[in-house]
Amino acid sequence: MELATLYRPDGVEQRWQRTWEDEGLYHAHVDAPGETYVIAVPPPNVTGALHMGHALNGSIQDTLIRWHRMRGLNTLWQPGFDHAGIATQAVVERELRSEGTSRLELGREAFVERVWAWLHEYGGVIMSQFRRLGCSLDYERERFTMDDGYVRAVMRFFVHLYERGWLFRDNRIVNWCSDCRTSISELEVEHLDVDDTLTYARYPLLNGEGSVTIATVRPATILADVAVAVHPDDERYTHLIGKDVKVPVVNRTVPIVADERVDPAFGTGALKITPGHDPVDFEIGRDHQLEELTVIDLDGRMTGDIPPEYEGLTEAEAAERVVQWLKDNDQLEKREHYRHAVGHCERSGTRIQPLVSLQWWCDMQPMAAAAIEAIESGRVTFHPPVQNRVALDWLKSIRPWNVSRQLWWGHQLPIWYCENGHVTCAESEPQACTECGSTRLTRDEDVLDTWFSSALWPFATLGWPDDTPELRRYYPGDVNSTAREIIFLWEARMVMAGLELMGDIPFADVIIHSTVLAPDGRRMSKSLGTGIDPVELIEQHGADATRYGLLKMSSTQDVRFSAQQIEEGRRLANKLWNASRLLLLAGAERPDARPESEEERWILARIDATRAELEADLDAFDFSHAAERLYHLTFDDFCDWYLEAIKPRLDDARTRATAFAALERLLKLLHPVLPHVTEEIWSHLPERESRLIVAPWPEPQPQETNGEIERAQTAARIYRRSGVRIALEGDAERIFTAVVRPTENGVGDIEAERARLRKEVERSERMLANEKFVANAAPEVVDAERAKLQQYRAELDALG
RNA sequence: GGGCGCGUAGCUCAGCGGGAGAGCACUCGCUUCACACGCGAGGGGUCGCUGGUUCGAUCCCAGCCGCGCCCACCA
Repeated sequence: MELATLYRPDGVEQRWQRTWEDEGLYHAHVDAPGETYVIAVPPPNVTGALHMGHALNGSIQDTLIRWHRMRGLNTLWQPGFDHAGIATQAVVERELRSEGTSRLELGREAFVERVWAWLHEYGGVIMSQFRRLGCSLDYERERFTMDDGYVRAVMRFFVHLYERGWLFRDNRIVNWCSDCRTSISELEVEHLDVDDTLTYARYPLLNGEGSVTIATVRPATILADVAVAVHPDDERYTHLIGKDVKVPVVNRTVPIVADERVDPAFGTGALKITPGHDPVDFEIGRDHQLEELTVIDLDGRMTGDIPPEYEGLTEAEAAERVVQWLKDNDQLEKREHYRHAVGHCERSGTRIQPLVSLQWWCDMQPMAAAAIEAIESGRVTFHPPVQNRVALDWLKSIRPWNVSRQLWWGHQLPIWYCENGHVTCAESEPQACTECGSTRLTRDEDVLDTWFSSALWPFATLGWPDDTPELRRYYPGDVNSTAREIIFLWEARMVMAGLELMGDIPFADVIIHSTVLAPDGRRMSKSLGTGIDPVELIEQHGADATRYGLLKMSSTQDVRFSAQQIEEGRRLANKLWNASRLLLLAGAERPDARPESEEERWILARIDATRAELEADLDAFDFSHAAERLYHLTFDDFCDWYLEAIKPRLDDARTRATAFAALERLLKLLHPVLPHVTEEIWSHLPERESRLIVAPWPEPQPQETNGEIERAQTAARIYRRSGVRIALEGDAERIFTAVVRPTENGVGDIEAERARLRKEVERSERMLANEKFVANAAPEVVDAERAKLQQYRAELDALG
């Protein structure tokens, strides 16, 4: 038998990945019997490549999927892509720019065609990277949020919401990104601290009795001021409420109004009101019926009803000019440094321009109420549990969602306008306006927020809105696993959409996994140069080692990447490989779990105990402890103790038969985490009935009830710690001897062990002599302490 | 500004009310016929600081010091 002493995953892994897929073992059969187990993969951006988050999440999901598949469940892991509106459009636009053209030059239709062409050539590489990680996704079922069926689902959802009366069109303040040239939702805005200058400007009272000073960080917006607001209880200003002031530069006469949203403690306590360019001002403006003037256009240039010398300036240039004007006219009180948080587009990093714009919005409150109920009742549970509250807090303060985007790549709104200003909403192009019958209809130019379609992922991928066998069989699913930043963008919205359209939750459990940070604790990012490519890890150490390492690192909080954990996985795979070599080189034997010797009973019991613990870990989504458990089972129990014990008797066929039975079970337990090396070893075992990937998960074994194994284990622990043997008899003694192989001269330092035990006895006696302890501590704690004391005394006696 | 979380061995992290743990790194010894990606032995920690609750605190509470994240309309 040619088995190299060093396990080399490269080549082996790819071979099994092809085999599993070619043999259809990843495929979920909708007609097959059994309970179902379903996970829909978070659809990666179609233009994206595998990063550490994907790799961790892929490892988590595949571990669960493989485990349940082995348990015999009808298991579906649904793959697919997200069209990622803004990101994808940006990639193609960049390419057009480098060719000296633009999407505007191409026109909408040609541009969209161009995106498709780009995707066919370069898109979707990440799915082959998932394959390389060993992810057993049902690749035949790959879906895309832009394929025909999915588009129908999106249209149906939109029309449904429209008919519910939850969609409306309105001029409101939006977060405008002048780089992406679209509005974005508040979830796509990140607040960054920025060094700014606070400008204090005097607005003269119309009656000539002095002035009011306001403070602003955006002097250019003075040109769009329509009022000055003060707090109604602010005694410095109450006498001025209702009076008029003159706005600098534009010389507009505007009123002083009272509003409780003004903070008297900030600046001068007087706030200039610019409804066209500030969210708070917008609300105040609406309540006071103020005009909404716009002086900055979609490109960030000055526009509108402004002095001609400002036309076309950038905001910064205009600000400079305004400040100069204030200085020249003695209305500049002071300027001071000011650091504060400012919204930026998380995609482009551009400072957000708040501006009033006509957009489609969705009132989320009705759907949020249903989602809140689902989470509060425990029908949907987040892990770790602290995330339940995070999700609930957001849902309970939910605001209307700006769903329209000023892009071309995406799902165009199913909204048509007639020349009379009527709106028709329909899944496909209507013949005529539903209100006036006009046939001169124009479709809304905008597309939907990418996350609008993502919300449908758990059921649109199964064929909704059609009534398909898949939809009936695989909805609702079981688990969804994702990163923290996706909780609001995606998880909450899937729950809302599932309840609204399917009448049921999309999954019962949501795993929020760690963010893997760079080794120095910073975020992994391309621009910082802190990113680590998981594909390189796979090439270097193997997919198994990478999966193991990532799971071992994972936690309920953020973790720093450490290569040590990956190397630990590699060592585990190598150890397992060599342990298997030992048995295979001794002679393959048909596995037979009829233990004759004590060490055989012992290892089978150990494996079964680990099986139970491992199941508990996986049920609790505790992948780190699951990995650790597998490591110790393999290294300590199977290799160091069991194999060393039976090594001298490997020429005996019965010994080997039981060893292969133990190895078989060990491989099964390891397979969900280390699928490749286990399947490779499995293929060398005699008389395989199936691939390991679909082999049945080990059944619980009958419990050893007489405690011999446990007693032997305790003795072994003491022996290994101190080199001291405690007295045993019968089977316990035989198991101990077989497993530990105590050496004749390895008696250890008996005096030291005695001293240690005496100290323990003293400590224990002191505790039990303490009346308050015996009176106040829980009875079982006191009993346990008494048992310990007895144990220590027995051990001490055993030493003579 | 509000909320959440974290500071445990040199490193990455478990443990979270009754004897300080793992892996790596380090030291020493092993070219033992599965594996030197190995085997055996060992050193190393006032569990961030200060108080409090408790018979007992790494674990609970408060404050402080450091670090991180999320939310947020003080211009």
